[in-house]
Amino acid sequence: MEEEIKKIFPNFSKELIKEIVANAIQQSSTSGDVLMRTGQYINHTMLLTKGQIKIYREGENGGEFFMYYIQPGEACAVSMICATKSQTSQIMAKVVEDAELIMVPLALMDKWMMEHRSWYEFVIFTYRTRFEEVLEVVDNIAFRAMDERLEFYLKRHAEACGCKDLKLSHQEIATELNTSREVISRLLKKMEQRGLVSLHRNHIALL
Amino acid sequence: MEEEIKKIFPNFSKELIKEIVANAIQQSSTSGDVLMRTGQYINHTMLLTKGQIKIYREGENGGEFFMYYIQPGEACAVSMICATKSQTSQIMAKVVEDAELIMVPLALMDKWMMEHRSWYEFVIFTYRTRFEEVLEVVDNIAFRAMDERLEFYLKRHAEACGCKDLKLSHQEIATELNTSREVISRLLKKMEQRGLVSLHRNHIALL
DNA sequence: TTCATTATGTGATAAATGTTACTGTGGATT
DNA sequence: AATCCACAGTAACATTTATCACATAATGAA
Repeated sequence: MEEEIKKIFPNFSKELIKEIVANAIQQSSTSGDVLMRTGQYINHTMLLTKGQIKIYREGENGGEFFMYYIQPGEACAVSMICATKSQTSQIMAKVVEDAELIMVPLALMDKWMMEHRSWYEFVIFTYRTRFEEVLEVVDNIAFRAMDERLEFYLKRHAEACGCKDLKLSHQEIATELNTSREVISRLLKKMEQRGLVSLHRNHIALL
Repeated sequence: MEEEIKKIFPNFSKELIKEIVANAIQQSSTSGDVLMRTGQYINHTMLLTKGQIKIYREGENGGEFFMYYIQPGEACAVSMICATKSQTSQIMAKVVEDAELIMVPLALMDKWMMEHRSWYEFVIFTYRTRFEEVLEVVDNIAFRAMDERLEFYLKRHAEACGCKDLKLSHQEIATELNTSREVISRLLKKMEQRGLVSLHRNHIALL
């Protein structure tokens, strides 16, 4: 475990890694697992070492609005922010690729801030990048129409998987952009006509 | 100055307040001043002691999407987040009521995190509440139609001024919600018919 | 007052998005 | 092969929002 952490979180100090090994819990989750629900109490900060997690904001009528990915080497900013005061989660986290997690009890999360410079910097960095990411989300929905938002959505998913073949159904995309399948079908068709993508069953290839 | 800070930031420790008095710069700004522009470098964290500031996300075509208010006793989360790495601002801050500010050089902002528990808690609290506020903004634009968003907008402005009489033109509201004046005029008319508001020139009264 | 300016109201129309309803297709199961 | 089912395509229509065009009203300046 120690070697793994060192590799995935290269900025963590030796002492911090020792503390993590001694105090944190490792957890495996399989694709589809929901790690955190809106309204649920948070008592751990989650660090991701393997797999992928998607973060959603839930609407009242069952909407699941996609906000951002968490990749190995990253942490869930919301779990950190809430952890400080043992707040309830404002978001929903779903595993989309079998994941390995390090769960840090919230009391330590706070304690380490004072004791480990590398932890402090990691937490602040996480806050900052997530805040900026959410601001970009605001941008998209505030200023852009659905066609542009769809393109942005596809681009982000391509970045996350590091490939140009996305295993997504139209319905999935529609749910995560809070619109309807028909709208997505139409817009994808237009993108295909513009030569940006090729469409297949459960699969969209970026060109 | 010392007494004022103690009153407005009651959780700050004595030592912290001393440090602030010794190191921070006070600044007055009048209504209409833009304190921070998108893309501008940040080298101070801003604490507000008097007045009101509105925070906007700017669109490419001159949109000014309203996100949240900063009240006395609060700080600009973005200025804190960026300050850590001397990043450029992702937002625009405009004074809407003559303001008194305490400007903390970014080097101290970071140093105090380790030295003053009350500063640390204030910063973390600021992060958390702003993050939650922005998530609520996402909610609104992702899940709600313009009529609901307008009601929410008016409610927040009533809370900010602590009264039910809002000095806003339809055009102003339209700009801050990134829509057109006509849409706002029509929706306000409907609200008036439902008995929720009464409309006047440059002035909307909530009922 | 008269004029100019800005704010507001409103109809007509266009465009984007949401909804309903139906068709077809590919793949899995039997 | 026959059946089932999730996924995708698309037409028709409703609704919401955006845009254009103008009318009217309130306010301050000359």
